[in-house]
Amino acid sequence: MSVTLADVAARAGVSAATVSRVLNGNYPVAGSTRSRVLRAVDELEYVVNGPASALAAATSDLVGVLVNDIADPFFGVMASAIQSQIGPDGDHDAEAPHGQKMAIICNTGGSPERELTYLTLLLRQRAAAVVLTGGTVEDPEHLGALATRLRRLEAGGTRVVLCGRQPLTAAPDGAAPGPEEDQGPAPVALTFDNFGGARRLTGHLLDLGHRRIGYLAGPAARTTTRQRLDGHRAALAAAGAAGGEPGTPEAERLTVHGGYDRASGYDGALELLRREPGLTAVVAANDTVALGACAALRERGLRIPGDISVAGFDDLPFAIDAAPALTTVRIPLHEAGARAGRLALGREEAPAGRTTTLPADLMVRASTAPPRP
Amino acid sequence: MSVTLADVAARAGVSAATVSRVLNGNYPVAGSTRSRVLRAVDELEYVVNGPASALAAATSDLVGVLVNDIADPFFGVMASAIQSQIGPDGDHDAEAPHGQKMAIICNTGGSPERELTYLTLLLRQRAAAVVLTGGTVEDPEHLGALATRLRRLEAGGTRVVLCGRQPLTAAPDGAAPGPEEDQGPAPVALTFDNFGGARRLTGHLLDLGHRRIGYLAGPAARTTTRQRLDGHRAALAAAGAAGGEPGTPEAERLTVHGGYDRASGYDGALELLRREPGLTAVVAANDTVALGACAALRERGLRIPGDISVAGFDDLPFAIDAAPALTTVRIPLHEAGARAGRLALGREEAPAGRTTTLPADLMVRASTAPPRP
DNA sequence: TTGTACGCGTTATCAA
DNA sequence: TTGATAACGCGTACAA
Repeated sequence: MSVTLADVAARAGVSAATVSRVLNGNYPVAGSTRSRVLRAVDELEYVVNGPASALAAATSDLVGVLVNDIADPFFGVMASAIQSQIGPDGDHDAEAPHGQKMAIICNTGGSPERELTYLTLLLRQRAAAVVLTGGTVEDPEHLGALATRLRRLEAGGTRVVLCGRQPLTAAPDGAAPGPEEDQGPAPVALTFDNFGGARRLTGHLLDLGHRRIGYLAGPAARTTTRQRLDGHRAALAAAGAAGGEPGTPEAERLTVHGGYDRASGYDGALELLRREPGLTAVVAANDTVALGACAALRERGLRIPGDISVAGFDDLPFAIDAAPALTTVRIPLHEAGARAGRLALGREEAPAGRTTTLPADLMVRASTAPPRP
Repeated sequence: MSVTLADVAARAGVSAATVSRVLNGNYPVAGSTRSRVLRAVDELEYVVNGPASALAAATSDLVGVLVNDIADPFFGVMASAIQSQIGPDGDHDAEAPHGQKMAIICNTGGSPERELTYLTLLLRQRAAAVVLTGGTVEDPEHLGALATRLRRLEAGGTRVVLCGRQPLTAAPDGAAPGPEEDQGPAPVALTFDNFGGARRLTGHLLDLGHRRIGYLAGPAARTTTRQRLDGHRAALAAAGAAGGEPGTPEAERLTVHGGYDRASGYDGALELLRREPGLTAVVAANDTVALGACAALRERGLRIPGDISVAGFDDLPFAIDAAPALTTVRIPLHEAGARAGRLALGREEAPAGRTTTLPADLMVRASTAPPRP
């Protein structure tokens, strides 16, 4: 049905092996035969059969990217950055016909099962690399299953990169997940300083004079959620403010868990207000939640930041255009994605210790101000 | 290195062919052997070799999705919806081990060359389907090359779906693009009523009493840009307002072309103000551009909508949280993506005429109001 | 520098 | 209902 290597070889008067060598550029080929082959390729409009070459070479041109939801700009920006490094015109030499990788984007919806399912699917595709983005569930059982899958992928030659996620060995209970077999080197990880960023953000509110601060946390038992919440409480504890001691009724009362979506922010803000009418500030798990909270507070007749301050996290593109411009913490999503992409291709050296933490910078804007006297 | 079909067959005491049949479920297999095979699969942790089966079956489990930029929520939302239909747990029967498709997301950056490059790459992968999202350049040469590539994909059994894009035969000059060969059926297309939406939006401003309305258009020569601009001007012309006649100096003066990004909105708004200080309203090509415009206008000391009205297009999630909430036109991005995904899998019947136009509804919010008397 | 020959792991055809 | 067996198209030792 379609043109094959053999057809090109016949047309160019060489063997199929030679055509393959020209196309892959891995072996020396005489200049004259090379151009003859390329002309034949052009004339026949030959297109390599990806599956066939993947089968023979035991590796494909596909890079898996796991995200919670590609519609969420947090992941969209990272995925875009990853893609910019692995796809055509990443910034390699122009028109190299070989080594054009493509990204398979996998929406896990934050579900551990789906995460595992997708990793199996990527194993099946003999993916060249896999990038796991964002935080994950802290369930030891899941972490164990995850580690097993990743080890298997790496055993098959798939590079694994964690982008915005802790290395698997850093389980909350300090124990290495999974059985204590020889696990080889841990996957390289790029993490965000969620703890530090959250601590500085809440510190900023404390500096402004706030003392009754509500927190809209993300889904419980997820790394990102916990790190941000821990940072928040560390700042409170250091200042001796309410809610700084985990486990105390006061801490529980000022914390509402929800999703990372706008509706959770809306509902959560109302709940916080019900629990503590004297609230002067609300810190949200991310920008999207913060905007939902703003909407709820405004509907309650509260002005931001006049009556109540609100802060987000991530500094997504829309944060600056919110009403008022959102005080938040900037995460280098693009840089992280780009580095993850290069690491996935082996085009960048893994950092010492195989883990790097990227900074999280406080962005003070207009949604925070001193509390009313 | 890894477990193969033959290994499973040996363990289960059957032939490789039988194992294949069990796994694909296409042929009748006795219940007892079936369970024996499945047990062997489990025990050996067998994972199908995707490339091998793609080679043998001459089609892969991959679906290509072309987007301008996955970091832009316009495309992120569509991609997410497409993905929800083709990936695991789309909404098929749970745990079907076969037919798990995966999406390859291709960032074209709006570049025609990259679009073609990616289509070639997808041809190489023997993709099961390809979804092209968003508008495209209206250059006849590009359209011709595009049509050729798509025809070739379809000839190879790849389903092609256009999502948010006109069918290729509807070239602006009315001529069918490409040579007049037998082109088979045109790809199925889902389009947005950009023209009608834009007409209603500008009509809304006219109804409010605005007469000097500036327009921040997207990149020239792109379908989406032109349709929205045409709709805008049609409304103006119908009302006898300034700038309604294309080609007139007045129309040119009140239109600024830029990108679909925030910076273009910022710069464009300032330029419009320079050209026409008496402006009472600005209509932007999309929500992102509108937010950039808002920022610029506010910095100029203008209040929205008190001093000047601003409107966007698309109704992306953040539009409602803008300052003030943005009047815009809602495009059913999610629905379009979901339908495109089902069409790509052949799980939904193609519409009569192979093209459907989805509605674009006016969303009046707080960023538009009557002009100052 | 080039050609030969075999293997990669599945699917599909044809018998049984 | 199941089993041989021949493709599928390319990469790569090995030989020349």
